[in-house]
Amino acid sequence: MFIGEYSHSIDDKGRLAVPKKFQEDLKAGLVVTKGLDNCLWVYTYESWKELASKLSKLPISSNNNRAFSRLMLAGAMDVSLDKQGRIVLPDYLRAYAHLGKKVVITGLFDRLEIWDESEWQSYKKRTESESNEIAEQLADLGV
Amino acid sequence: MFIGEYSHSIDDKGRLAVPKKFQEDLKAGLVVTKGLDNCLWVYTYESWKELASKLSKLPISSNNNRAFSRLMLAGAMDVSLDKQGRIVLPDYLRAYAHLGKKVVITGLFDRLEIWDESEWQSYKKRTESESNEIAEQLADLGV
DNA sequence: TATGTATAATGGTAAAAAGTGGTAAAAAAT
DNA sequence: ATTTTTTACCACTTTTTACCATTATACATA
Repeated sequence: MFIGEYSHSIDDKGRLAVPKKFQEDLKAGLVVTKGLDNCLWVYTYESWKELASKLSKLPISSNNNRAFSRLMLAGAMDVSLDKQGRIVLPDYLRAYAHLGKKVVITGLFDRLEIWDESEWQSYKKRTESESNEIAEQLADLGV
Repeated sequence: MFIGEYSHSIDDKGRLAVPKKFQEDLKAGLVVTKGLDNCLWVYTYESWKELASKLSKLPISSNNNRAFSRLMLAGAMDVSLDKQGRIVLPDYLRAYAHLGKKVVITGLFDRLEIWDESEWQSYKKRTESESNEIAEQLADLGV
């Protein structure tokens, strides 16, 4: 289970250290892809296969389905941890998420997200102010 | 079962001693999350996992679901007691709850809350004076 | 109220994690 | 086949975190 928020930085060679707590679950391989809200999504190789299979079963007739599938599937890249627990992100993914040097890695149960630090801060500010309303919706779900 | 109200302090290294009475139930691991009313909520690792698993199953396609998951999952942090029964709170959680040096830890049956001391005092003053009205409303719930 | 005991707070030190840079091997381009 | 570029590895520095020992405080009991 991935949870929490970690501030790390991308060095001059494009390397990003994965938080130590997450490395164990990712060392069998991981997939990075374009996520929603201008961040990157990171899945274990295993959970990626599940997700991709779901996407591939969506009716191909819908514009939305095709667009979303292309975003997630074509945008994906499989990477692996080096011996120091780091990954290298391809340029097109860094560009997609506007990643500068400082990034935030977040854990969302079965995936990670990689955010440019300033984008994460502003997203967080926006949603925290709405947290009470959001929480009420959750109450309806019985959580 | 967690019960009572304790005043503790966060030292210069960001450490917070957990009340001795609570340590036994928490030594298998605990999760600190952003609570409502500007305090932090603390659950045992096990009980948190159930909640988190529900959240992770919400459709990722909805803006609200993503926002909520990020608040609750990325906003959480799994920590463990050190050999002296203390925890270290990450900066983003201390900032969220405006925690200064003096904090109050309260037990609420299945969770703890961590409050900045002065916020706790003013919250308490406010709600104690309104307690009768609040109780009236609860009556409707069969309490 | 005094005294012993358990719990909290403090601070120095060692270990681990993250960040940095050089170099060799592999891949790609000419 | 040779050069250039990219990638992975290794060694090192800095920063953060965990551990241990000690001191202070609160609490309970006599």
